[in-house]
Amino acid sequence: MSLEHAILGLLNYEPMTGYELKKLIDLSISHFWPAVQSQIYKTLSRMETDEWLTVETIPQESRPPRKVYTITPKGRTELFDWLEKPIPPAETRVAWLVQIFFAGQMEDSKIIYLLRHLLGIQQQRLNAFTNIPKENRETMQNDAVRDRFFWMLTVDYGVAQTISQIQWLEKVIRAVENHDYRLPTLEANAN
Amino acid sequence: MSLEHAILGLLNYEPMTGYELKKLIDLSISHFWPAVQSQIYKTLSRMETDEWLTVETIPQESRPPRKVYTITPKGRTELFDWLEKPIPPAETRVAWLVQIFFAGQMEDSKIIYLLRHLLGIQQQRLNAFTNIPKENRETMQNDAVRDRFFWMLTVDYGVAQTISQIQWLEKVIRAVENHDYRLPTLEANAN
DNA sequence: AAATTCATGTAATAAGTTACATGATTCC
DNA sequence: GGAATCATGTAACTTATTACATGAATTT
Repeated sequence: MSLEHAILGLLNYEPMTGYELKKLIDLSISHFWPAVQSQIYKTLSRMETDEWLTVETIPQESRPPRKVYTITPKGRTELFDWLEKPIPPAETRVAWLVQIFFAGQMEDSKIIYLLRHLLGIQQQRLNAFTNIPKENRETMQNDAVRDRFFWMLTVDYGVAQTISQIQWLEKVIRAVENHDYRLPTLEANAN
Repeated sequence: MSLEHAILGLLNYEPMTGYELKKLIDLSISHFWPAVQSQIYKTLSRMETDEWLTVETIPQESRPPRKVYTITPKGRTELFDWLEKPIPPAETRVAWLVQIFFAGQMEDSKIIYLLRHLLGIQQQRLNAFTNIPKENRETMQNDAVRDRFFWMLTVDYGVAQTISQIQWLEKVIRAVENHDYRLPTLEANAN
């Protein structure tokens, strides 16, 4: 699992509640590791049991108490052990590639409809990425240049992958529109 | 879910057993939708309950009976409904990007070690992709040009994404080696 | 002699999603 | 008046993984 390590990493900046973690994850890590609220709360209580975190419960009037989680030395050890250990990149599941795989049985017009839809989504994604640097500059106050560099790298990666996808989709749409069913060659990709 | 639809698609070529499906998936769809054996068997029995498939059990001497699954008209309807409907691309979970996100807290040498490791894996992947066309020409006997075009497109996509990742990793390794922590600009990606 | 192929399945566990539940306060 | 914010949690369900189990026949 990686959500626990994402949480450890964030709590290593400063102690936080589950609610605050959720907001922070949505702005940053969610781009490559999304997490829903219920999952965060469940994971936090497991991590507390494992003694990676301690909790301080701060009562409030007319609201549930804030449960502020702090990383323990044990948690910090776990975090750095994990950070330094190479991970085999997980297999990605791409459902729309399953559609493409069987597209031979579909009409051209329907395939193009699917591809254009995907292209639109990727273009939107690319657009959304351009707004991230601003958001983060506002929300993440830590001024360490090095930290920020690596945060922005993850955005840069998303941008690079998205651009590559857009170019691929444009190429394929052109091919299908021209009824050009020659097999793509591997060489053609190395531009 | 998409494994069911992958199975429907394959059984729409010809009836098969779970064992044969597993082998075929490993050679083709597993690149973007991996499936372990137990998951395939479980899914098949659910699909039979849903009447997307029928089974014919063929006894064998000294071996478990072959259970040959055939797609039903209901299953075929489900397949084509699904194939034509745009799917919101699933969020991908990339654990190593979580590592990069927190890499600001690591030594350069350890970061470079991680990045080189990833680069090696992607280069191997790229290499493995070049062998797929041969494999498939042997195992998939269906000679429809159109079918093959779309099968190969999914490989082409993998190649394109992998090349893009390799280039990104090379760029980042260079930057970290030179202690060049200037923020990447979005514009630089549009080569 | 050992590994692989054929061929099925079950059980336990993990990780994540969706939906539900509560309820005051503050912003538009 | 309605939506968003703050703040916690539980329950049911889905999907997938890991590990176990059996056992003959064939290939290396």
